[in-house]
Amino acid sequence: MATTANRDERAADKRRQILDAAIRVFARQGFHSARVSDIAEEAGVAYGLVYHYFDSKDQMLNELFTERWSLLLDAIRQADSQLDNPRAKLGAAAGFIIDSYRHDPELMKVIIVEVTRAANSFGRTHLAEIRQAYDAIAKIVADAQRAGEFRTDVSSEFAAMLFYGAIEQLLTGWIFEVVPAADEDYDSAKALIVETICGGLEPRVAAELPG
Amino acid sequence: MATTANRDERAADKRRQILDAAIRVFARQGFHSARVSDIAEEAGVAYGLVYHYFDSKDQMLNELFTERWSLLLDAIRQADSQLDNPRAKLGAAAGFIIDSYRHDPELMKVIIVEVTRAANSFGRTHLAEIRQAYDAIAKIVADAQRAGEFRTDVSSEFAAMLFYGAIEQLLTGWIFEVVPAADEDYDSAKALIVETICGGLEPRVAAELPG
DNA sequence: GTCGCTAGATTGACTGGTCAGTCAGCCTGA
DNA sequence: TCAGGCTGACTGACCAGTCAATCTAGCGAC
Repeated sequence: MATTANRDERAADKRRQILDAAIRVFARQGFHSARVSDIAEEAGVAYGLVYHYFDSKDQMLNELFTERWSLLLDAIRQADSQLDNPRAKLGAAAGFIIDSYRHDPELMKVIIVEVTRAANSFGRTHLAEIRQAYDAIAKIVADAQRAGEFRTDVSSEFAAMLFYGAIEQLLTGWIFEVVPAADEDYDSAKALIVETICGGLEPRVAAELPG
Repeated sequence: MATTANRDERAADKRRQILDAAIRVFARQGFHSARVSDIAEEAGVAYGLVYHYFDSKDQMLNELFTERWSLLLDAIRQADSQLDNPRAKLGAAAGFIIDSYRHDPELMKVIIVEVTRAANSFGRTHLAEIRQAYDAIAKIVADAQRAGEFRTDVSSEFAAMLFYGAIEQLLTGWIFEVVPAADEDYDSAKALIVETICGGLEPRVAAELPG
């Protein structure tokens, strides 16, 4: 049963092991102050081996980001195609992001802090991918506008910005413990974020305010 | 009329000149890849003079941030105390931030990209100051909730996060040209951001949706 | 089964480039 | 005359990435 495939498999494991160590180190120290030697140590592996599996420190972060972000894009697009009203679609999108954080906070911290919010470094590199998420959200909004379910005086791109920005800020708040992050907070956040943003996007029914 | 004060004044000018050059260089290259020599060159000043006026490269960014952020905090608090309904208050806050960007895009780019969004570096250093902005917004929301003008099932801190996050994302979109930024966009953004977020925060008047 | 043989895995000392920050001394205006 | 503005060459620390050497697991030969 021992074959070359065996060797490949062990090699793939080592690669994963290094990548997982990188997640932990990047999450703990930030990409910039993470030394490659820290990653090697965290992975229990010699310094040079990191460069056997990866071309550079950057490549590791790029790979971590792209791997996860493509799941996110799939999730949004699937929500768009399989659900039938904008609230459910946006709720599924927000829910996926929030669940990603709940289940894998270190990876999501790295992705948000080091890529998505790092507009001058990796954010630039991955701008096209990040934009695809905005676009997918904007498409949901635009369709809802066409169906008369959302007001049309807010451009769909603008609405997508607000929606995505609100979610990202919320995760950032959790990551840096500015805002409480217990199990019940995640669930209520999912509901309230959709409620609030969609509430603002749906046609107003002229509720006169006091004053 | 020429006295020691004259000298002090010239010195203060030089200091400003260096700080202004730093804004331009940080905006153009980002803090990390901005070398102190770039700043000196941009300011038309010898390398060493930068260290005559500033302790470190970090100090320059800290000073730029704090100088502007305190204006922002004042503006939010003033809006809170001088206006009488939450829409106007939040509108003034959003308006101030948007106008800051309109009038001084380079400085605002630096503040947002290098501090506010840079959660692992300067964002950490200034977390307390940034938090004060969230808190000031949350206070506006909390007061409105107490007055029955905003729904109470969304916590005020949560709402503040959404509101601030939406604005910051919008500015980020402008900064990186993901979203159009012409004069009319600034004005409509002010109105729509308040309209959308407040719309979501005001009590719903049970508008039944189709489907 | 066991014995070399080889490709690929693994090691870690070393190098090269980059800059922030220092410092010894010059210049100038009061 | 001299305080303090101003100069720019220099240093020391840091670290990503290289590389030559070593190890090991699988493979065929016998």
